[in-house]
Amino acid sequence: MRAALHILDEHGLPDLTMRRLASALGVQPSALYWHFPNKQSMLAELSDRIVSRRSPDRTDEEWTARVATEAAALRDALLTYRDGAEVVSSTLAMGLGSTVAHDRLASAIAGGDFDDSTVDQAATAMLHFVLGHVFHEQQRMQYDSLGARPEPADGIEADASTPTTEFSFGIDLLVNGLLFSSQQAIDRS
Amino acid sequence: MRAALHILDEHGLPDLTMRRLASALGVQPSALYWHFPNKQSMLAELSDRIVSRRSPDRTDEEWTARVATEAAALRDALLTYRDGAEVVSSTLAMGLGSTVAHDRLASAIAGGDFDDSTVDQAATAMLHFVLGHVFHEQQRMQYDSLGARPEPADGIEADASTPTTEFSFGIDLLVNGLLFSSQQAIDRS
DNA sequence: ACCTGAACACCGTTCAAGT
DNA sequence: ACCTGAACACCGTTCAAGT
Repeated sequence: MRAALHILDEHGLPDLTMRRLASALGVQPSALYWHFPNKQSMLAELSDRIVSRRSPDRTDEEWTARVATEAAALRDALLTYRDGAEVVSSTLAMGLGSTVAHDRLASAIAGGDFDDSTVDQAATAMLHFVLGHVFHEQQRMQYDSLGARPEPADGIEADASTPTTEFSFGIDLLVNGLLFSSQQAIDRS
Repeated sequence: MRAALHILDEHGLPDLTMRRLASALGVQPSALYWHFPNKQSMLAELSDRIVSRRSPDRTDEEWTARVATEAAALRDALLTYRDGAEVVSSTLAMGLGSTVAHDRLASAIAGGDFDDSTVDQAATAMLHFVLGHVFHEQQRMQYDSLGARPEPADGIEADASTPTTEFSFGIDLLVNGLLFSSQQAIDRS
């Protein structure tokens, strides 16, 4: 796992092959298949390690702030390793890997007193957004790092929106969506 | 493109190799490289075809309904071909492919009279959700089709939430988030 | 303009056999 | 329990050469 994370971070997911991992460990490729049934399950274990980095669990009084904190911690964890979002995203899509990312978001959202189905579906929607956002963000990072990056033209700072503010915008949108629903429920009562 | 779409739908993305596509066309693999610089650009063209299926553009009076319609049309387009969401998602992440999906969502959202930056970021967030959702949905489809699907136990219909209702829930959340913002703006004035 | 033939430098995975 | 050696059945891509 340590060797795999090193290859991932240093050379990216396309270079993280079973053969390359084996040679980094000074071992034949076939040796890995005593420890893992296949490459997917090796990536699933890697995915769990990336996602499990504990967040600084400040128990905020406001559930909305806790959701924002949890989402930001997840983003940070994904950003820790190159192609982290892609590894986690494809692992979860395959139905592999732990559900800890979803569960942490769900537990924060549950602070808003919604029914179980709402909590679950909101957490899923938020997880999709986070993975999609960071995947996109990391792709741009290595595109920029090797391509011609279009410098912000002229004297004007062209763009006030950074990846971080864009991320917060999306999370706020989802949280506000939940607030809107509960407020409407109150209005009707 | 026709042959590629056929392989994609019949055998899935992992089987859509340049060599296999070539042999389906009765041609050597190297022949494809006269038409495309590499596999990525071939997939990008495929992605554009999948996404460009025109939606029944009913010009709904309510912008919220138009957003829902546009999002559902995008989901339908992605569901038309096996692994459609994965093809489009990876293409867009690479910075390839057209921006038509984003643009259609943005144009629907713009009906709510938000500033350009809000429209753009909301469309991006929504696109991430749609791609993440359908990717997940399609992965479950082929997992179910070849694995042991856990039948809804007992006499009770265990689950009221279908992929379609889950999808609508997420879109509604994002739309309500936008409504919440504009309503707060009114409250302050 | 469009394609072939042959090669290069790789993959993931299996499995008998070794220690 | 853990690994080697050798093989199987593939990949994407390049490039001189053909028509």
